[in-house]
Amino acid sequence: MLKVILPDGNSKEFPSSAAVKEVAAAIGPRLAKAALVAEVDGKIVGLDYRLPESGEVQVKILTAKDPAALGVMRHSAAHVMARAVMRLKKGVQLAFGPTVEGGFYYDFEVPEPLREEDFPAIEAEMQKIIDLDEPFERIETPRAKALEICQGLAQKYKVEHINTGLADHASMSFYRQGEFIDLCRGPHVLSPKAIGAYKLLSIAGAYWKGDANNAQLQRLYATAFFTKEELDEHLKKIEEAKRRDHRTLGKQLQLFTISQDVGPGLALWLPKGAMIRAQLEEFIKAELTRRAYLPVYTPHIGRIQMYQTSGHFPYYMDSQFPPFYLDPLMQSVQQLFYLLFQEKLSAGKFVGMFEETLKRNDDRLVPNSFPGFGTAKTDEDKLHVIREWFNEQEAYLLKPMNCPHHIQIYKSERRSYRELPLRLAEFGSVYRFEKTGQLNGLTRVRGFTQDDAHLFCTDDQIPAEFAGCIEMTQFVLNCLGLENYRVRLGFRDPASDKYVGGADVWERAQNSLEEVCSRLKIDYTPEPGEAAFYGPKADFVVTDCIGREWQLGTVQLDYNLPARFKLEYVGQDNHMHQPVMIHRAPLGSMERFIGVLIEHFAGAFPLWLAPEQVRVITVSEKSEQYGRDVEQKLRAASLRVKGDYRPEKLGAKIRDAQLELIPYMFVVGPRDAESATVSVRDRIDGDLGAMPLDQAICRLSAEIADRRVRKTYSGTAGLEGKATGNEY
RNA sequence: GCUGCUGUAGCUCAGUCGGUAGAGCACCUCCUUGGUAAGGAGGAGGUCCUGGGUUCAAGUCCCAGCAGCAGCUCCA
Repeated sequence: MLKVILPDGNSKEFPSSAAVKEVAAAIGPRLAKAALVAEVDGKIVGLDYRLPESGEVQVKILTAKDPAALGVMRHSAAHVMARAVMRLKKGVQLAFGPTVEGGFYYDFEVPEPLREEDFPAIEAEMQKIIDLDEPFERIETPRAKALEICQGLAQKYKVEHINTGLADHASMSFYRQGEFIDLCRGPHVLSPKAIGAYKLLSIAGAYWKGDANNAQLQRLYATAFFTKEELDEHLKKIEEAKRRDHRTLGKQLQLFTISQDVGPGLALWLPKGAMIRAQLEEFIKAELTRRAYLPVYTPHIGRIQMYQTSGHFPYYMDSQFPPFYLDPLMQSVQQLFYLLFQEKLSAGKFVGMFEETLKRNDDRLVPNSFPGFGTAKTDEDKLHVIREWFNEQEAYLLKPMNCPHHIQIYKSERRSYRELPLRLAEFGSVYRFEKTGQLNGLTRVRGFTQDDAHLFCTDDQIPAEFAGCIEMTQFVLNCLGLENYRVRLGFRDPASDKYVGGADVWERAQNSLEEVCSRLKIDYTPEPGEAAFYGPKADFVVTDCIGREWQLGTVQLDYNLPARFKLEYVGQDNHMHQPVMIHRAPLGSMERFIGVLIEHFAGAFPLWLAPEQVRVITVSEKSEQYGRDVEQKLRAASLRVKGDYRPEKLGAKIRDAQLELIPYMFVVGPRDAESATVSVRDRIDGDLGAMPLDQAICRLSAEIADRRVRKTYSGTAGLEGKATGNEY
């Protein structure tokens, strides 16, 4: 006999090895009907799962109301989709087909690539399979048998997975449905009828096991829900995200543009977008002053040797704009080094080609005798000599980071402990050669400006300074209505060799970070392997108002660059000490941050950020003069204002302003001219009625001074339709 | 960088079987002078992404490149 404990604390007796569905049936016929999967001692299992022979076991029957059941059903839907594809296409190799947030996918290798035109046929085939109502049947097999089955099915990825990923599994399971059988841990729903509504979403490439060196597969994304209504709601959410797309809104609202003539990934700020950015920068600058940061300015390029020292150049060789050498000859030599770096040249071949290159350009050279070789005999020795010589050549790099420049400012004089912490701040523009496939609107660009600062402090000051940076980031995010965030603590992966600096130093840095975060009661998750190469970091991951996560601000602790650049200060003891550096950027980059803000606000910026704050709208041309007077007074009160004096009807002008997401409209007609009033129309609340102009100005000024973030207007910028309500 | 898709007016898009380029919005001019989400008429606007090829003829078919989109991989 077996004792089953139910979630309400009651228990029931069952015969040995009873199936979970018998438990559901015993509780009640309605539950038995609604049951999809179960949780047995905290583990999600299918309804055909056999309970133990005896003892006590916790069982919870899950229905469509439980999120875990949705995941299981989606995974079953993935099997149905794979089965449908195999029925329609020949020679399909199955890879993995897991559930993901919002749906599921299945990776295939198909001789003839799948296209979106195939979606209707696949969906129709899925429906046929669902209508067949064949159960998902679990088959447990020992490893040898499993291998045999997959080999029999000629499923090479499954075979590989059994031999590698499942190498330590003595037995494994398959799920069979009709003619379709797939290696799968499960569980599944019993009947495909549970798949109420589904839709194929997109098709994309994906590497086998996520490794770019492996074969590229086709990934079919889809989603499924228990009901059609839930699916429709989900599709509406996807539409909503599309509507907020900062690339679309940026174009419609004339915030930024990217010109092919300037180059991919190089954003141009249009006047309206530049205004938003300027306001944000003013805001940050005021905070910097309040927090005793010192503004500095540094150039956009720097000597390559500096980035050799910092480690950025060698470490990020592939994602930088190539360095420029003053001597054109060096471009060729640099190419050789690049090939060497990629291990496409041996040392000997490199030395030979190097001499050839020099000979062609320098008649002082006699064949095979680079004057610098001196006593160097072996290729390795010669390579070393060439490398040293090459590294001394004058070359510049577009700066990929601001820190080396700020370090030079630190080093411009002898520092005393009395000067620390020294906080150097700059809106620093940096350039990184992101690969074409990574570029995306403002959120991934090749040139961007960080709201950067570097804090140089003593060991003792770390906790306070680090906490100060965290606090400032929180303050800034909260001011912008981005109150929903978590912190990701990026730690070093002890198994990897990509990091610089010793284990003890890392240990110390990571501990300080974690201590401060727990002291500030921050919601953080440590993530090994996510550190920068020079130190651990705290990244702010912000959730926007429709639930998407964005990585924005960052605070990073760094013991390594101070060592590499031999930074020092005179301590109280009159001895030299090494400072610690903190890199931090509360917004991250202006480009990315504003891109995210556009999506968060759906283009409807709070008054203090709005590029145009007020539009003066005349009822007819008769009131143009009064309208111009009002416009002047608003401008005198430092409001950003534009007058609309077109010979259009009032409704049309309001509609235009509304679609441009202007926060306030001041409607003026003969009545207003007579009484020195304006009729205020709010973007969100509509007509507020007439009020004296001075009063209207006060109202707006107060909203600006508070940097008030009001509920986002859910209107559609440039799209048809009237606003239906407010959000979040 | 890889896989797939896309590229036509300022914007959003249509363009059939290969036969001299189309709509709506925006823009300009005129009429209308009005009180809270589209008044009317007319006009102007094109390197059909670029370069090759096939063809009597290419926006349309083929090849290459560039750019964008989705995803993968990467992200100091």
